[in-house]
Amino acid sequence: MADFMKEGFLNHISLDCVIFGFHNNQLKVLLLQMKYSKEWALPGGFVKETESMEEAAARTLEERTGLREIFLQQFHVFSEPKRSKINHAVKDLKNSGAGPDEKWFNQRFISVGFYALVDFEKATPMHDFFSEKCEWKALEEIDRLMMDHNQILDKALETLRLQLSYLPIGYNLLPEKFTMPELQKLYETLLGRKLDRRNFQRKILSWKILNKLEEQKKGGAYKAPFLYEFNLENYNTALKEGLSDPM
Amino acid sequence: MADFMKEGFLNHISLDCVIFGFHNNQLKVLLLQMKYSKEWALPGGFVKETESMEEAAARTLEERTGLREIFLQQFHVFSEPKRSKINHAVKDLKNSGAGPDEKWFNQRFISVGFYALVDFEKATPMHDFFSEKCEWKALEEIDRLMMDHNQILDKALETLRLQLSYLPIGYNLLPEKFTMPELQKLYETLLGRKLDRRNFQRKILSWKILNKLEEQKKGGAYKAPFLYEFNLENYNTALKEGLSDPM
DNA sequence: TTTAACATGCGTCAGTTTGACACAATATTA
DNA sequence: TAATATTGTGTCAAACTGACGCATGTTAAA
Repeated sequence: MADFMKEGFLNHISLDCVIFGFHNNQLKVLLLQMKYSKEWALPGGFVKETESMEEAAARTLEERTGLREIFLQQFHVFSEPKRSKINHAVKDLKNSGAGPDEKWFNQRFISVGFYALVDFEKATPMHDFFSEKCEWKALEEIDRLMMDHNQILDKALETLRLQLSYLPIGYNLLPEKFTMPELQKLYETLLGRKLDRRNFQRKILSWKILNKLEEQKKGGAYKAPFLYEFNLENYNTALKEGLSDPM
Repeated sequence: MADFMKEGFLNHISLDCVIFGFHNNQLKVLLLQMKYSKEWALPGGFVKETESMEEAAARTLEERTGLREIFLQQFHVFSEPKRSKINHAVKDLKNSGAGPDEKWFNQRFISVGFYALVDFEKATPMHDFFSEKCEWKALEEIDRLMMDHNQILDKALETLRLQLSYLPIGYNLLPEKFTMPELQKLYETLLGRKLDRRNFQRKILSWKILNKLEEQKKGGAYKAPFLYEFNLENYNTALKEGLSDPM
């Protein structure tokens, strides 16, 4: 019998979702607090035999937020053997009494990272069986996460920033109607630096993914900014074909 | 006992490597021909419990080519449930007598795709236990591959093309010393379109990843082009930090 | 040996994009 | 009503891009 078929050779697959939301000009991430270890963790899950990873991730996202049809993308596989050694999630699983199968817990876990961009207002955080809380956390207030989830979060952000240059971003993150300053704040938050207001507007508009609406946003202070909505047709085209050609 | 812990819930992980080489102005891929089904397939493998996926991929690459320390990157997870249903690899495994464990073969396989760029001249193709041939195939002559390996190859190319715009490419693909036309042919092949000779040179040189050497390449026809080598220091910096800023 | 053919090295130029900034318009607050 | 803060729109020079010209070096044909 070949090595890789032995019982001890089993590698279990899980997935972790980095669910981004945007609120009060802050980028937030949906986190769970584990029942027993009290550690904070990214929402995760397992794949059913009849599902693709993408379907499993979408299911996980829906179970934690109630949201469907969201931009959700795999970005990296995390497979360091050590990542599941000091596995507090395993402790939580054990303590939960969900399954006392010692053998199963001793397996090694390889996790596929997904990230999603959702509308903060529309999401309804719901914790799962292993956790007792589900909350939005601003990036700055996130400290130590369970296992290698800090790394996973970092990699998600890094990927998102890269994609920012060739994919349209914002459709699921912002409300239906939004202002140019709001969109700019989103980009600034994601990139981690200030952008020139006028150059930003010129660039975004050149992508033709926005529809300009009537003047509104009268509630705010000072001059009322115009409202925009995404032009879904062009937006989706840009998602498929990218915003600019390489080289 | 939770669903995902049941025996039937096992998802097995494998990896597939898309190993690119460049020869005679053609992009080539290293393929294996299976012993029993005679189908052509990407080199693949399994992960040991003590390895990361990256280490397993590097091991697979070395076993098929003899090469180490090569640019090797994961690019996508392939997890459609159907992908392992009509699994000729499984037939091959069965027929090989490697392990008649029916249960194991009935598992579902999720595969992590890696791609590598290697020097055609330095690689020594070696087939594995399940295959009888290991050969370089030009992209054009690749027809039907095993399972979803056509998809995997397509996705690898797509990823490579995207990376072309923000990562330096060529170090492991070309010999130590090469000419500007050779580098351009590589880019043209990867992008699938012609580039202007003079503009290409201007762009590449602006990246500062090349060292210009003495005039040589006297063997060829017509005017002798200059030889270049990669400036490894700048090359590696560019690999980490990218060639241009997003937005 | 001469000449035509061909690929390379190096340069030009106009159109476009980018980054930095000015100024008027509009809404709130004092 | 004036001061203040924020948005809408425009300008301009520098940098970048795409398209192309011409001289040079090497081979192959005349």
